[in-house]
Amino acid sequence: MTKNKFQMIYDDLSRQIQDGILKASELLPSENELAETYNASRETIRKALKLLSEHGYIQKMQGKGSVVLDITKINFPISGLVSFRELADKMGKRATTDVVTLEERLMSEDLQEYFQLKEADSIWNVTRVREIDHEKIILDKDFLRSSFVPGLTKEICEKSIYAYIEKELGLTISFAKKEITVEKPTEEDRELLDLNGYDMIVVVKSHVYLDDATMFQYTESRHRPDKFRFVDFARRTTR
Amino acid sequence: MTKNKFQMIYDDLSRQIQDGILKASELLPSENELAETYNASRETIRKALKLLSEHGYIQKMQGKGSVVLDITKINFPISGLVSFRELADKMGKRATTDVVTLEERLMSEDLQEYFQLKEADSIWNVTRVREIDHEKIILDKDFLRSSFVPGLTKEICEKSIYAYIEKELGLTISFAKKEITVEKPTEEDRELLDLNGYDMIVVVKSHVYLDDATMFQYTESRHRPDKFRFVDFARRTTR
DNA sequence: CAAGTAAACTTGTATATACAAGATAAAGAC
DNA sequence: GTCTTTATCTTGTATATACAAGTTTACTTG
Repeated sequence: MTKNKFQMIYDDLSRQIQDGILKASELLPSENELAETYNASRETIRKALKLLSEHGYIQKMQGKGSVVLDITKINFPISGLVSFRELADKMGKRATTDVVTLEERLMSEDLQEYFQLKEADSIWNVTRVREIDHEKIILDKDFLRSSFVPGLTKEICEKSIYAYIEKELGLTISFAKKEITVEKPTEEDRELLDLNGYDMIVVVKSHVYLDDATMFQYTESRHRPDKFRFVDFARRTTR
Repeated sequence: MTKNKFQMIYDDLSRQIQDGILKASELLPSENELAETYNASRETIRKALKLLSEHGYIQKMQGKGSVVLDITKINFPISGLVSFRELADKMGKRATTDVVTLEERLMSEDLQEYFQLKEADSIWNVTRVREIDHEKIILDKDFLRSSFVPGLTKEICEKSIYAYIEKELGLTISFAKKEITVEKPTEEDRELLDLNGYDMIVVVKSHVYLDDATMFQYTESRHRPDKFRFVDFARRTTR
C-alpha cells in the first residue's frame, strides 16, 4: 500500500508509539541499530525519524538520541487539514450534515480576486449546516471551482466532499492557508445555527490548493464559540 | 553565522522569493542546475528545497519542477512560535507591556499536573497586560519553571522573556503545543483589559518545550476577540 | 498530418561513505 | 578520590551514485 520504505518505517514506529510499545520519555534505538533491524540505510531511517519529529512523536537530540514524546495529551489533530467527517468519526459523535444550498454559477468579483483568476470561472456554491448531538453547531460555506469538480451532488455534500475529490476524482489536496478570526454573527448565522445566546462566531477561512499549486477551493467554516477548539503542534524552525 | 550549507541556500532562495527576484508561479532552476550554481550536491539542494516547501515558499512537483508560491498574501506568521514583541515589531505598532504580577512561589497541584512533575517545583508567575494603540488588548499569564530561568526581573518581562531565555541564558526553545478556544471572560479579564463590551475572550494555551524535551513554560494568552487573528500554513502530510 | 514511441529532461527514493559535532563512559594522571 | 583526557558512542552534514517515476519534447511510423 504505502510503497515507500521510509514511510513504512514511519508507520511502524508511530504505531508502536501510539500503542505504547515505545513509551514516552524513553530513547529510541540508535539510527544505526534501526537501520539494521529494518534492513535499511541510515539515511532512510533518518527520513522516517524526520517525519516522526515533525508530527510530534519524538524529539531528536544530537549526541544523545531520539526521545519519545508524550503523544497522548496532544493528538487532537484539528491541526493540519482534517475534514469535518474525519473529525466527527474520531470523536465518535453522531453528526449529521444538512445541505442548505447547492448551486453552480459564475463567481463574483471578490471571489475572482480570492482565486486570483483573470476571468471569472464557474463555481459551486455549497452551504452546509453541521449538527452534533442534535445541535446546529457549524455553518460551512464552500466555494469550489466546478472545472475541477464536475459532478457534485447533494449526496456527496452530505457525506464528504474531500473523499469525493480525493478518491473518486483522483485529485490530490496538497496544502492550505488558514485564518482564524472571531466575528459578529451574520443574519445567515443566526438563521441557520443554534447560537444559544452567543453573539460571536469563530470563523476559519481556508484557501485550499491542489498538487499543482492551483487554488480550487475557498471555505468559510463558522463555529459556535463554545464548541470550537483548535490544537496545533509547532516546531521552532529556521525562519 | 548560519553555518550550514543547506540553510544558507535556503536563506538565499527565500530572500530571492521575498524580494520578488524569483516571481510567483515561475519555476525554480532544476535541482541539478542549483547544485552547480551553489557548488553543492543535489541532496544538499534538496534539503534547502524541503525547507522552502515546508514554509510555503514553493511547491514541488515530480517530473516538472518547483514552482514559486505567492507568499505575499500568506506571510502573517502568527503561525509557529512568535512572541508578542516580534509580532508588534513586524506590524510597526507602538505596543507597551505592563507587568501586573511578578512573583516566585511553589507551583499549585494543577500546574504540577500540567508540567507532569512528580514533585512541586518553584515557579515564576508573571501576569502582563499588552497595550496596542492605547488599548489594553491582551492578557498574558506565564508560568515558568524558575530552575531554568533564575534571574527574572520586571525589566526583562517588559521587554521580551523569549529574548532573555534564548540570548542571555542560551536555552533553545524547540517546540510548543498550542490550543485555541473561546471562553467567557474571568473577573481578572474584565478588570485588566479594555473589553469594549465584548463578552468573550480568545484563549491561546501554550505548552513550551526546550531542546531536551522538558516542558518549562505554560502560557495563557487571552485576547479580545476583535483583535485576534491566527494564520496557519498547513501541508497535507502522511497521517 | 496524426498517433504513438522513444529520448531527454524533471523530481523521488535508496544506498554507501566520510567527516563533524555533541554526549557519555572508560581510562589515566595527580 | 578527583579531575582530565581519551575513546566511543550518539546524531548532523555533505557528497556521490544508481535507479525509479513522472513530464515534456522530439522523432519516428503509419
